[in-house]
Amino acid sequence: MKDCTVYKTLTIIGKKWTLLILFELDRGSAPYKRFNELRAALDTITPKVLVQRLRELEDDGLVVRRVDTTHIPITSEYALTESGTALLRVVAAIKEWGLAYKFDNEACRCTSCKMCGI
Amino acid sequence: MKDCTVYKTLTIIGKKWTLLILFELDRGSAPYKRFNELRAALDTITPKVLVQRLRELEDDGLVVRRVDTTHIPITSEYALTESGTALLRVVAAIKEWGLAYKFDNEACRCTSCKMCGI
DNA sequence: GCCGGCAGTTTCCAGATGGATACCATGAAA
DNA sequence: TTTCATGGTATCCATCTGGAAACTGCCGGC
Repeated sequence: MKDCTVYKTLTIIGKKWTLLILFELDRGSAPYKRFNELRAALDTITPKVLVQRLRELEDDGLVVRRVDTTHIPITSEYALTESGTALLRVVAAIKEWGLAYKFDNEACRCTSCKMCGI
Repeated sequence: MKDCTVYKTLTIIGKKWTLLILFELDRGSAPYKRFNELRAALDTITPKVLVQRLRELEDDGLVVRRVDTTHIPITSEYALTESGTALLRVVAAIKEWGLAYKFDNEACRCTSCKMCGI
């Protein structure tokens, strides 16, 4: 079962904060976001969990990290890959199911919801 | 965040055994499956977890339970609702993403994989 | 020489989760 | 009367997760 595509995918997106991080990276026009930028946007996330998720997403090819050493202080920047962008489109299908069959939550129909606004 | 459609949906399908139970209910032609039938098919699941998941799925409207009191011993039977069937179609989108971008696992392309064979 | 910002790291802790195992009530069959 | 099958319960326990809070190294500015 641990070799299963669906199982592995759910293991990725099912973890707390993962989708919120992906949405945050998708937001706005600038593709790259800095570590503390994400940290501030996600408000109550702890740096431990943020760095944990970012490393996992990097390992899974959903996010790329680049380090800017030309300016001081050195900054880390993160962006979605094509794979990560594609996953957000899949999440839209999940949302559609939820709205159609279960949670008729108006707050989630608009784009202001951090999690559903895709 | 706990009111979020995507979050709630992932909370449902992200739990261990949930999707396997849904797939098992979808398998074959008979819509209703008995408790011990599911238990045997899922092999290593414990009755505690199986009943836990079934109650959750019932509460979420993905599964219906009917009790047959006309025969002895009394049997409980479970079946997918329309909502549950629709969710399995969403899982297919997750699988497609996994196969396209990440896990090119041949075992998951065929229908023999319990988790991916939908 | 101290302070502050960046990007983390480290340690410890509490709660949730699932697994193992044993147990239970019912009623028919042997 | 014991045994069996069904559909669960009840208890205990190890593990896994994420949160809290403090700390680190680097360097530039004041």
